[in-house]
Amino acid sequence: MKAIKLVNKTKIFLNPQPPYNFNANFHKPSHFPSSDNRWEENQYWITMLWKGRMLGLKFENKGRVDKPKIQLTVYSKKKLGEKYFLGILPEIRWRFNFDQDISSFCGKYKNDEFLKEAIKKWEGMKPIAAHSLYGTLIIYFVLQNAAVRRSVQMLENLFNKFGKKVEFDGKALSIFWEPKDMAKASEANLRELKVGYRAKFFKRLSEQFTNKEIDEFALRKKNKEEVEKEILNIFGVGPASAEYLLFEDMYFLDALKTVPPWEQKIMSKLLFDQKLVSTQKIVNFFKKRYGGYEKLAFHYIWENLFWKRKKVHIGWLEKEIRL
DNA sequence: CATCAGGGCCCTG
DNA sequence: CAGGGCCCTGAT
Repeated sequence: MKAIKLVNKTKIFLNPQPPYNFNANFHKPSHFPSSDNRWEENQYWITMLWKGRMLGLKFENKGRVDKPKIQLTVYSKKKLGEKYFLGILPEIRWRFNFDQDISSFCGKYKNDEFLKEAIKKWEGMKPIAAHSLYGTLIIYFVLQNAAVRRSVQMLENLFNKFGKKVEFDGKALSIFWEPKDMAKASEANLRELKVGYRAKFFKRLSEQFTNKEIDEFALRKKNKEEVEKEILNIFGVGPASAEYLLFEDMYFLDALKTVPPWEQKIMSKLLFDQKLVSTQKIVNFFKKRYGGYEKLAFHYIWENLFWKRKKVHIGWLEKEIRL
């Protein structure tokens, strides 16, 4: 596939709400890699489809956790009008969670036995959506019932068939497709991409977005219970995907009701030094100790572990990660 | 070689 | 509310 060159640049400085941890927010080491984005220390690139135009975003860290400053460069094929450019900024602030204030969490738990190390290293880490709701749901679907390698393969197959490649700042990255492009495809076409039973999910999801049955922006204004109810109505979204979505993409810091099996094993070891503790006990631990921030606390412990894994070999952990 | 359980979800009874 | 079926893959 030939890459489309995005040569026009528009730059701006942005100031997220402190504390904001650039590297811990633009890179989540527990997530599987996707060819639509790339992280390097203090730099991040991602593609974005916005109002019919393909964009390349580059973020550069020019500040500190307590005084965050980010230089954003938006790459496009043609020069961007001022109105269009100003219009994407609120969306970018949302997708990278610039405005949520978690200072009280970091302050309150900086000496907590289970969190102090993570807060010391990653203060200002927050949930980050990074993608549109549509893109996020596609990613959650490939995550279901699959080990990492297969999830990666499914997503790349989808990018190759429905997406495009764009090139900017020396990087060639995939870019998501419009829902209508996928809605047109047949279920058999989708199945060729080795996505299995998910083919039906992709098709129905794309149709729902094309028909504007799902309104991401209206959803963001609703409370947790309303959001949960609505997303559970989406074909292909069940309790597991819904819970990830509530935290990672809708930023409800207390969205913790269940723990998937592999996370259960890892948390059992980390918190209780036992082989397997009931999910209920794990959930209760977080609720009691970090009420209101139970999922954020989980996130700090979780990502801290995966940051460590990048540097040192953790034998017991490797066994629990299905690559 | 076969069987099975996954980083679930839908549908049926 | 329990349980079968579903795509694929790697483990046994």
